[in-house]
Amino acid sequence: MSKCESCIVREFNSLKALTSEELRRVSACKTGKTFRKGQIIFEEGETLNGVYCVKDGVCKLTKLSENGKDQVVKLVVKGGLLGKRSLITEQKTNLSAVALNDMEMCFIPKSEIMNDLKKNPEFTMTVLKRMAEDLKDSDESIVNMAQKSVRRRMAETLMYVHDEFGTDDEGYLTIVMSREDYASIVGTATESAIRILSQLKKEGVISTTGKRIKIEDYNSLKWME
Amino acid sequence: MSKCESCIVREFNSLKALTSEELRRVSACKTGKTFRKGQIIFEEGETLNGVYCVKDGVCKLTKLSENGKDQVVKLVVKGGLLGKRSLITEQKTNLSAVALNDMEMCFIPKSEIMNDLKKNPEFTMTVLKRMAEDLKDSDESIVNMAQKSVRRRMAETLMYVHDEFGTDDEGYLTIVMSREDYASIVGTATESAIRILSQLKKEGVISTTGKRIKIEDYNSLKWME
DNA sequence: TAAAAAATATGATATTTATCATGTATTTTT
DNA sequence: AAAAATACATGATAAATATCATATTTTTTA
Repeated sequence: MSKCESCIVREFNSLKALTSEELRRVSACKTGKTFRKGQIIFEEGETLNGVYCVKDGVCKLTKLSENGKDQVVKLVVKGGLLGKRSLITEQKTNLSAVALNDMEMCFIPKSEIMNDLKKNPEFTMTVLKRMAEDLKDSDESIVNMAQKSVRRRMAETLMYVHDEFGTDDEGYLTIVMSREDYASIVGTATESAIRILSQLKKEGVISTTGKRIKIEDYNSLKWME
Repeated sequence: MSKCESCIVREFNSLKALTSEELRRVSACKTGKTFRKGQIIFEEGETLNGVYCVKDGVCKLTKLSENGKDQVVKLVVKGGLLGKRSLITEQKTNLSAVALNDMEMCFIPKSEIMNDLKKNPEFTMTVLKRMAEDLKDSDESIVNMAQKSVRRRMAETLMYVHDEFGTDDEGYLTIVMSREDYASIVGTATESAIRILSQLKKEGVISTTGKRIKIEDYNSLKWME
């Protein structure tokens, strides 16, 4: 397994604020884990005893609603850190994490990272900044959910997936998700999500091949009401 | 103006992690500010050069949606700290703050508090923990907005206001808000909010005197679908 | 590769919520 | 206290979205 010191992934997250000495220690105690598409990384209510650093692949963070439906709260790709919040509050995790495709991750035990958190103010500050950003994003999501139409939310989701995670060489969105996943990001019934994507296809805004989606007219999405 | 060292309000927020030496310094540079009901404390997009500590009164944190409507993201009472996020990220604030009744606050300049944030790890950790809690609350809000009916959200809002901010000696909710405010917490049209509250009144779940609301049957709210 | 399972598609309909209109009550101002 | 402004209330209707039913397509499994 590669060493943290020479791993570029850490540049994308808070671990970049660790000293090379600290990195060596983290590297020594981390364990590599792989997850297959659809596999559960952890579930709401579990006690996490460390954080996951995503080296490759994508996962969704979901929360179960009282109506029995999952709501996707966030998508996490390479560089993302999972389990920060429960590490800090020392509470059980409030979200579930499920792999959307095959994933490679590193697991860093709580004890090690907590030590760094207590002794390296720069690291703490970086984590704090990231958390503040997450909070801003969440606040934005609340407004979107409360004030925008399902169609508009779907448009924004497509743009988000496009901007954040990019496209393959054929122009299809890199992240491939089921319509059910889209529904649970947008916060709507699966049928409604399917219907809207079908409409967008008819309108020529997107095209699809199986589950794969290609954005044909980004501007239409942008101005969609 | 009273001194921070002898102010009990700080026990409710992250400032409790400051040393008495730090508290003295904060106390020396803070300024008292009062706001009248309806007054704007700060607006989305403003640059804040410090944080507000709420000594008395209540305010709402709102975000303007593209459709022109405000969405209430959070209510803040005695002990709350406003402006943490933009202090940490050094960005303009993403929310507006408006007083719901007359308020008394202390304003602590950025320079002072940033100093503490950098030098007192316990303080940083406390801020981090609070931010993690806020994030958890926000994630919960996203799910609520996405998956629950307007009626259910109204019920939860009433219970939240009851549990978090209490009732007066007659049993009315301490925080008095307009129906428009309720609508913008629940994320619905003002008429819909009014309609639902009227229904709840007819059903005997709540009673009202002017804008004041009294919860008559908490259990009905709890089990409301 | 055939069969089974899962995911997607779409019509019909019901339900929820928003919007518009208009009237009444309450609060604020003069 | 009267006038004006604001907030609340409610009916009628339109629009958005969910639900149920049932094909069809795609993917997975045997």
